[in-house]
Amino acid sequence: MERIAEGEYAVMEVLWEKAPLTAAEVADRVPADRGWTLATVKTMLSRLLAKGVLAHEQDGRRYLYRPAIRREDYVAEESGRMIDRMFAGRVTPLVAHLAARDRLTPEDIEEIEALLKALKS
Amino acid sequence: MERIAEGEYAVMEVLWEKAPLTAAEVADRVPADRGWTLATVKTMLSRLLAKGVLAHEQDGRRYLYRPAIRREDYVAEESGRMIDRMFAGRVTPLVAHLAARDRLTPEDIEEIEALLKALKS
DNA sequence: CGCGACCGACTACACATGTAGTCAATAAGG
DNA sequence: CCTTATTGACTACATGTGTAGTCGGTCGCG
Repeated sequence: MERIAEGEYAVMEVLWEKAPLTAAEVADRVPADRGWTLATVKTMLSRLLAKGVLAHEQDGRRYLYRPAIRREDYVAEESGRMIDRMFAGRVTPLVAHLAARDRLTPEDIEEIEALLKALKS
Repeated sequence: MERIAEGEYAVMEVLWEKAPLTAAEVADRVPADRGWTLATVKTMLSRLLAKGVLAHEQDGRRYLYRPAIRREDYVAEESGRMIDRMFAGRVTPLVAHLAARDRLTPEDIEEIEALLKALKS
């Protein structure tokens, strides 16, 4: 699967949230703090089309864009890549790391324990 | 902290493993499948120096390079960034995702449960 | 039917990154 | 001492990315 750059990812998020959308609609929904003009969003859309991670259908004179890959699949690939790189492909060190870094609240711990218990049954 | 590109990261790994090292020594230790020449490694080293994530000390006519940031800190930042982006900053969905994607073996589950139990006490 | 708003295509440009070559200086070895 | 191997500095260049402008065509409104 093609890599999706950080900025492009913001556009994908919009379309994973709701699709199909026109370019203008996507621009409206991109987080305001990006400060992008419509032109910038259009560039992103073309590039994502070229990468094959977006699809488009003609709607009169415009395009309607929609994701061509599932968010779930992309996230799987990307998070897997990070785990391979930084945690040698092992998940436990990642969890240990998160715990040590206080990214795990007591509630998280409860939730994860429940999740794991469910997994075992 | 400055971002470290994918290729540059490979150089950092070498120096986190052992430091200080000369450029030639780093080149020797970079995973062979990168297929990098010494020149390429030197470019990486300069860029990492410029980014401030490496430090160097003079050793005669050469430099000895060593990390200026801790691997732990970098990994914390990078993994945090990913969790923020893809899992809205929540850890539980990440673990759920890993579970659903079969990245969790039964042994992982055992280990993580033990880890969490230890955390609670 | 004519004009203005809007659309995608194309162009632009700076900076990052992967990948490597050149070169002047110098240390080391004979 | 003189040659040679080595070193960091600098240069090079293609591709990716962030950010945006221009332009020819066309749809809708009056």
